[in-house]
Amino acid sequence: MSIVKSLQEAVVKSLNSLYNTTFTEKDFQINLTKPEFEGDYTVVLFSLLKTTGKSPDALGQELGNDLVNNNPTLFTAFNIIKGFLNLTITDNFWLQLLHKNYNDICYGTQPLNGKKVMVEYSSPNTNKPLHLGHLRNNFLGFSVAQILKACGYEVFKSCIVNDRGIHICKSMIAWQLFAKGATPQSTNTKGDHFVGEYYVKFNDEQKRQIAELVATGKTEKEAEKQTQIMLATQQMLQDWEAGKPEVMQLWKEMNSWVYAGFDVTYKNIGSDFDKTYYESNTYLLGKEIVQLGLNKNVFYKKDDGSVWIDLTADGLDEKLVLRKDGTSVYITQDIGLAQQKYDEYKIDESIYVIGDEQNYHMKVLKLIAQKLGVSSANAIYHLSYGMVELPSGKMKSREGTVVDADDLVEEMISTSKRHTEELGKVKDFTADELVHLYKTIGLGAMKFYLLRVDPKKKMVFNPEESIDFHGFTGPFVQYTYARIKSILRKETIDISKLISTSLLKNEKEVLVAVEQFPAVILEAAKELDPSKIAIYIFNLAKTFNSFYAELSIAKAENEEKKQLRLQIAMITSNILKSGMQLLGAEVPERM
RNA sequence: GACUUGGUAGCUCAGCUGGAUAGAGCAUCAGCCUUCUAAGCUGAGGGUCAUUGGUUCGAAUCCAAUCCAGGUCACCA
Repeated sequence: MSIVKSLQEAVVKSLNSLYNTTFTEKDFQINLTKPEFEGDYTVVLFSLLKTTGKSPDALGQELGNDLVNNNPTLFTAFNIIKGFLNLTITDNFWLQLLHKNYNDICYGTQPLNGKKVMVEYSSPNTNKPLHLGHLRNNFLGFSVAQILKACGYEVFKSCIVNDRGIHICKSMIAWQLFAKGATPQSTNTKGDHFVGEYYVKFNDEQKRQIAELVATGKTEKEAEKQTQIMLATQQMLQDWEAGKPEVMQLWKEMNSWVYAGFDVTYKNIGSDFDKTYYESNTYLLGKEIVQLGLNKNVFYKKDDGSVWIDLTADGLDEKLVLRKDGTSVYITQDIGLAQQKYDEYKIDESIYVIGDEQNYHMKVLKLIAQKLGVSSANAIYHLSYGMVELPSGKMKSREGTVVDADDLVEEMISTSKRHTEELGKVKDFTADELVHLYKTIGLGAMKFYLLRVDPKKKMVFNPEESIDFHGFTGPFVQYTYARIKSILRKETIDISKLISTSLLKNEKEVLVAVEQFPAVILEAAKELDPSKIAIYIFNLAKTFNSFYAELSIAKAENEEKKQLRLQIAMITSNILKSGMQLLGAEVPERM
C-alpha cells in the first residue's frame, strides 16, 4: 500500500473517532510537504473546518496528536502552519520499504489482472517513409503497451498496414508514368524512400494538371477530380479491387519494397508487433459488415449507389461508408477490423494510437461500431496524440520540411558517438560494444524527448537544435544509472545486516521518491501517459544525483551507513532501468 | 461558419479532481573534479499563468465572455 493511502486511512480513522462523523479520503487533500517546511507529507485542513467547526490550529493540534499517538510506526512528529498539518514519517517506515524492495527488479509492477488489451499503433501507409510524427506514434504505442503490461494486463500490440487505397494507387500511377522501370536496387535507395518519391511526383503532376484545367476555366474543386492522372488513379483503384493481374503484381512489388524499408526502420527503433493486419485483407470484411448494416437499416443507399450512415441525431454528419463505384473508404475497413480484433483476441480494451487530426474519424468509428452492435464497440478507445510541429509550423512533405525518421535516428546515434568520444570514458570498449552504446544513448535521448511531454498536446521540435543530452533527458537518466552500476560493481551488499539508523536529508529524499514509483506506474496506465514515467524517473535521478554529490557511498561514516547507501543506490538503479524500459529505452552499464 | 484542442520564464515543457512564496530543463551569469563516472552538483537572475469578469476563506487550476493559434467538418487516409 502506498504511503499516501496509509496516510488517508490513518487520517480518516482519526477524524471519525475525534469528531463522530463519517469522513472519507475525499474530504481532505494530502500532498508532499514543500521543502521549505519541516515534515514529509501534509494534510490540508481548510476543507475540514466547516464540518468539524474547528479553527485550523485547533483541528491541526487535535488531529496531529491523535495521528502521532495512534500510529507510532508511521509518524514521529507534526507541526501546523496556517492550516497545513505537516507530518513527519518515521525513518523506520522508509527503512522497511527499502529492506523489502531494494533487490526486487519487479518493484512497482502489478500481478496479472486477467484483462486483455490491444494497442494498435504505428499503422503506416505504404506510400511514403516514416517521419518524426510516426516516431512519436511508435514510441507512444510501445511505451503504453509496456506500461499496461507492468500493471498486469495481457497486451497485444498490433499494427494495421494501410497497404491499399487511393493513396497507394497514386504512387503506383506515378511509378508507371515516371520511373522507367527503376527499382530500389537499381537506384540504391531504401525501398520506402524510393516509393515515397513517386508519391511526391504524383502530387507534383496532379498540381500541374489542375493548373492546366483551371486555366481552361474550371474551378479548383472540379479540376482536382478531373485531371488525367487522378482519373487514372481512380481507375486503378477499381482495377485493384477487381483483382486485375498486372495491377496486383505492381502493387505487390511496390509494397514489398516498402516493407523491406520499414523492417529496417522498425528494427532500428525497436518497434515490434504481436499481430500485423493488412488493410488489403480487412477491407473485405468491412464491406461485408456494410452489407449487414444495410440489412439492419443502420446504413442507407443513395440513388447513385453510395452507402451512408446518418449520424446527425448524434450531433455529427452524414458519413460515407462505401463509394458509389463500390470501392471502400478508410472507415470501411476499420469497421471490419474492430470486429476482427475482438473475434481473434476477445479483448477487453482496444486502444488506437492515432493522431488528434483523426478525432472526428475515431468518434464516428466508435459510433458506427456501436450502432452495428460490434462486440468490442464500447471497448474502443482513441489514444489521441498531438502533432509534432516545427518552429515554422506543421511539417509539409510538399515543402520538403518533413523530418525523416531514418535520418533523425542516424543523427541521434552519431551525436551520441561524438559526445561519448569527447568524454573518452569507454576507450576499452570493443567496436561492437561501442555501436551498441551509441545506439542505446541516441535512441534513449530521442525516445525520452518524444515521450516526456503529455501525449495529448502538440509539441515543437526544432531540427536546428539537436536533441539535448543534458538535463531533462534520456542520457541524464542513463548516466545516473551507469554511475550507480559503477559503484555496485566495486562494492558488495551485505544482506545479513538489518539497518536501523537515522536518515539524513539526502537519504530520505531518495527514499521518498522511491516510494512513489508503483503509484506513478498506475497513474501512467490510467492516463495512458508515458510522460508521467519520464518526469518521475528524471526527478528520481536528480534526487539521487544530489544525494550522490553530498554523501559518499563507498566511504560512508560507518558500515551501516555504507550498506544503507548501497541499497538506496541499488533500488534507484532498478527503478531507473524499469522506468526507461517502460519508455521502450535501454540503460547502459557504463557510458 | 460549426465543432474541438490549446495559450504558464527568452525557448521547450510540468503543475490543471481548487491550497503554503507558480516549478523543471535549455539558454545566461557565478561557484564545485588530488576523494564512488563533471553526460554531474550548488547558487543567481528571469513570470500581469493570453485578457476581462464571476464562483470561493483561497483560482494558473472551476464557470462565462473576448482575443490569438492549431485541428476537424472530403466519394483523402
